[in-house]
Amino acid sequence: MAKTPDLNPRKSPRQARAAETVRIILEAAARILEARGLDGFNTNAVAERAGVSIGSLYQYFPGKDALTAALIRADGEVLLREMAAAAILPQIRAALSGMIAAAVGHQLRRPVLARLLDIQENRLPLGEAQEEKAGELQSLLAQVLARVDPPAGLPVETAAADIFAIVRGMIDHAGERQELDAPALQARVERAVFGYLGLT
Amino acid sequence: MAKTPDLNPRKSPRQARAAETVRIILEAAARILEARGLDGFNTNAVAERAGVSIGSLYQYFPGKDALTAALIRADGEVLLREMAAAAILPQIRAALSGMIAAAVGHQLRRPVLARLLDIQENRLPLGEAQEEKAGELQSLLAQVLARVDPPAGLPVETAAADIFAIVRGMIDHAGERQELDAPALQARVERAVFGYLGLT
Amino acid sequence: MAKTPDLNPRKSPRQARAAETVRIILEAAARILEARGLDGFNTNAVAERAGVSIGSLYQYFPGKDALTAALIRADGEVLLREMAAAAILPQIRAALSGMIAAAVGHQLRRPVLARLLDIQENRLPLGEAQEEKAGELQSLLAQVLARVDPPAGLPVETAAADIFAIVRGMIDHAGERQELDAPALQARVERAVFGYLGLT
Amino acid sequence: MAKTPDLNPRKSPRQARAAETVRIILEAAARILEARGLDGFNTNAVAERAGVSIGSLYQYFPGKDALTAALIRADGEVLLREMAAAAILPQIRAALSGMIAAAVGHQLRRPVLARLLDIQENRLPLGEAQEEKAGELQSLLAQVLARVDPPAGLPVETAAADIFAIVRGMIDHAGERQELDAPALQARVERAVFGYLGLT
DNA sequence: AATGAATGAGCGTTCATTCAT
DNA sequence: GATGAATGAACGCTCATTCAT
Repeated sequence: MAKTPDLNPRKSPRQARAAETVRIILEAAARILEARGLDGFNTNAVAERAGVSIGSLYQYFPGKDALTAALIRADGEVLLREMAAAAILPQIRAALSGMIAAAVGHQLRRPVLARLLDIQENRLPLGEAQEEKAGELQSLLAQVLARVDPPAGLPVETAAADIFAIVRGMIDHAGERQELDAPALQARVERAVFGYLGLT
Repeated sequence: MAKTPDLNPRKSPRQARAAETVRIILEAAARILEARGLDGFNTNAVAERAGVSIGSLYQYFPGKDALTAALIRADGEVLLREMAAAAILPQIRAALSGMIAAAVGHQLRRPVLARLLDIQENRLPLGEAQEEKAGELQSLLAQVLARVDPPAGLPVETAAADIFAIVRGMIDHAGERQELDAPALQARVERAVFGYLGLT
Repeated sequence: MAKTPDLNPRKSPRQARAAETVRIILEAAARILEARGLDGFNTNAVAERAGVSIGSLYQYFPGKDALTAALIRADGEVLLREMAAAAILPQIRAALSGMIAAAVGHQLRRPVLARLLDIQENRLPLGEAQEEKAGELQSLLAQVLARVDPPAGLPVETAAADIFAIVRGMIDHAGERQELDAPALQARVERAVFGYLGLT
Repeated sequence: MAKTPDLNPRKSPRQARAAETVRIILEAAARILEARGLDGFNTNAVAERAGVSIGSLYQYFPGKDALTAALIRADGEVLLREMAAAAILPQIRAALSGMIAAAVGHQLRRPVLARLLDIQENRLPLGEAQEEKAGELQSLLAQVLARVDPPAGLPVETAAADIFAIVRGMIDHAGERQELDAPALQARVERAVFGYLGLT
């Protein structure tokens, strides 16, 4: 039985200086992940890159995985906000397009990072808060799908899960190939999603 | 700059016994990956699981990554063979369905392993042989797509790449959720692929 | 050669509030030692337990060992006072019994703490003040022993040292076994001491 | 809840060279403990002193505490053997004297080490094997005590425990004071034990 | 060829201590 | 004085890899 690591931040910074340190550490962690991959992602490298002592890193994060978890959480929040903004559009196609655009834009902003965080998301026990966030995303999409006519002929949850899988698959693949043309990618993802849903 | 590791098997075993040893080591590596994930995947564990000394392992493989590379290559060959068999079917839909079935079946046989190897495939410089194999796969699919009427309106290479991404995304996601119902998954993947291609 | 640490309190607090803070810190240190043992005894934990910043702790104590030393000194003073009170009893047996009772009572009050401080006492260079206190204890006992008739046939200093060793050995052992019955322990220690002295 | 460390040796050396390495490591551990105390006792120091890489140390011992545990076990076996040899003497006083001599001799051979191991023995969860060994020691002594006439008026187990405590207390105290005169110490310990038992 | 003992660079983490605010 | 953010030396430990037997 692998002991589950503590993934929650260690203490909330009370002073402004401390909050700034936390931000610097997280940004350094992201950059290390992007530049050196999972293999080169270690706490000493992050601290050095952040221009901070290793001790400071451990003041705010109880371990290496907590760093990754914090990145994932922050990333998820951004995406969730952008998706939610799109989901409220009245027209169904516009809502779906907007959500896809959010996902595509999010991915193309930092493709390597996004892909690595996706991988880690499966490995880490991120706890209720993150599950809830994932649930909200699914639920946002499910609400939009419920309005589709004709209905997909599948449970909306299943459809939502599949669409996520499709979008993530295409997006990650684009990231791997260093594809940077957002509009073209967007068009093809829409084609796949609308095709899946039978929306001609 | 990290020096690129040697990923080729150390020697082609001439004797039957040696070939058998290689097979045993690879199977042990696969099982360790499945059971303990990337974190628990280390050469000592593989050797022990294979019932072979660590020294022997290094006689056949020049390093840890070479083990992973060998797994990826073997895996790819199986998939390529199965895809090729489906690709020659005369009917386009049957050919596509067959290829999807090959991919789905391949994934569901060892879902965890397949997913981990996918991840590693991006990290390792697998060399020409593997690139060629990937190329063959793409080309197999492209040939089938070229026969689609009406044509997709996209370069067949792009379409082929997208379809791979869609299938892999859905399949990996299913693996993550431990979905085991192959026919249901198959149906949904077909829906996505045919939808993407505009085949109603 | 390890540099000898400063074990003296940093400043004699002039204000009442400061003296109170010192007391709180020491009590926190004692509780941490009892609850978490030597391994869990660290300055940050003590400060937190005391409800004081780590910086404040270092205002009153120059280092970790100084904390331990202060505990040892305070403990020793209490014991010395109680022993001295017993030593002046006119009857020899009553005096010895009283001193044993003081030691037993002292130990059973906080058995874990007492044992850990004993161990630390050997490790730390506590300086003249503490040596003098130990000397006073020995001398108290020696004075009583000098009145024993028939004499033990041993130098009173040796006898005093042995009796301390016997009492501490039995008492620590009782602490280890979580023996809490003071009267029974007292009786057995008396038996050992009187037996050693040939007092039937 | 502190996780209980693994205290058992990691693998039994199959080759003669390995067995020798284990012995060298243990002797180095003992010397480091003696020379630098608990504070200076760390795995890197032990490995260096043993002239062995840190990796080799961890091939045979799963952690720092396992080293200490091995020392305690080996030490205990020696003592048990010597005590058992004395316990079979027909005359009671001779048996007791012999057992005391074994304890005194054992302690004076490596006084500092013996004392530190005593301390650690209380801290480590040494498992059944060691408990059994301690039980055998107690039982050896209890058997001898059962033959004492007049009986001590105490349960033999209690008497045995007390005698252990007395002997250990006196012996450790002698060690702390660097007392090296075995016969004199022996005589005083006998005086205490026989006095406790009422054997004039 | 096979074994497994040995190596050591490298990483995660702790905690006593300092010092700017 | 008091605070708590920051520091970094020091450890515990792993695991890919080598090499004597």
